[in-house]
Amino acid sequence: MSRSVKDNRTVYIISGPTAVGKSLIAYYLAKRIGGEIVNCDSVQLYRFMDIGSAKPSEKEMKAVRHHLYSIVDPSENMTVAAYRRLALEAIDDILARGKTPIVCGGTGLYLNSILYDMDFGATAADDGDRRKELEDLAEERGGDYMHQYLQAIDPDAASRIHPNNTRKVVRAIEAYEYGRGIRDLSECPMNPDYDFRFYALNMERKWLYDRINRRVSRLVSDGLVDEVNDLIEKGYNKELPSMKAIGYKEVIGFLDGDYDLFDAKELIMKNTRHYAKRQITWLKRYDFVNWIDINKGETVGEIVDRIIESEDSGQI
RNA sequence: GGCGACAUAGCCAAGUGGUAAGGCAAAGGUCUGCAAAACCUCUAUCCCCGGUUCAAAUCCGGGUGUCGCCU
Repeated sequence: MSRSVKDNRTVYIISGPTAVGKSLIAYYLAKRIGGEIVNCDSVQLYRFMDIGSAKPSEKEMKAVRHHLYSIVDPSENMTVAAYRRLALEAIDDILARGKTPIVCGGTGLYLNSILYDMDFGATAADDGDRRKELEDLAEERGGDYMHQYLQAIDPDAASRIHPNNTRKVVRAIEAYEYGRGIRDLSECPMNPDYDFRFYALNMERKWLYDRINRRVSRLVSDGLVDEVNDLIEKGYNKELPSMKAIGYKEVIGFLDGDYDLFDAKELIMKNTRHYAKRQITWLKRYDFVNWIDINKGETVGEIVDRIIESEDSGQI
């Protein structure tokens, strides 16, 4: 079944390391092409976590429709499968209304779930009891033991997972017991439902790190500590995945008296830099991504121009 | 000016005769249900010159530098 020429299925993806300016560029792109933004950031998904995750401003949210921001409670355990469902729903909704979806964010795994036709139905969902059991077993017998066990039941998965990576070993065992073990992404086809225009923003490393450092200082002066305090008072504890986000875990450490605010800031900066590096590494694996190297002094308008003008080469 | 201590990677630091631990940072990487997570790889010839020795970062002499104390 071929789609008609008129049937527009274009989906923009604006990704890149944290603090390059994804949100702003996606916003201006949306204004230019009549688009709506779909969040692809694992932390901006959470409610009450606005400052630390650097969500777009109220004003921007009002001027352009933003989807999947502040939609989950911090006590919830998000998963890729759930994200995929929500994201695809939002994208289809936008397309149905004749608008252009602009996926914006830097959570690589979530990006994968949109880009590829991943079938999460075939592997075990997050089964709390069994997972706890396996985690306890790992605690007791050690990571190597678990890896050997995985080696015995699913040697293919075992060969791809480092023995020290207990978290992943446990997940692989879980998935195997459910039926179909963890697959390699290379076995997964691209999502055929959309015409992706995939852009990764980047800039000189030194400059990016500078921006990160400045951003962290700003988040703190904008009230990050109060935000974290409120979360704690609401009853969200530091064991929750949401509270392990960068900016939050470090402030919690400060509130617990583990170190002073200056050290907390330094820690946040360092962890954010590490994160940005991992994001860049992740994006490098896509050979179909269009890298947009931002030059110093370039305006947002000029960057958006470059994205729009790359129409021809932009398609995957 | 005198006395003493120290001098090992970008930073912290072990090693006191047999040919450079470790940590942090930086850099690179992995990735199908916690992903702002979890995990992996990786960086030196030991301040300079001379001596002793089969062998010196390690011992001796000189130089330079840093720190501390004293006058």
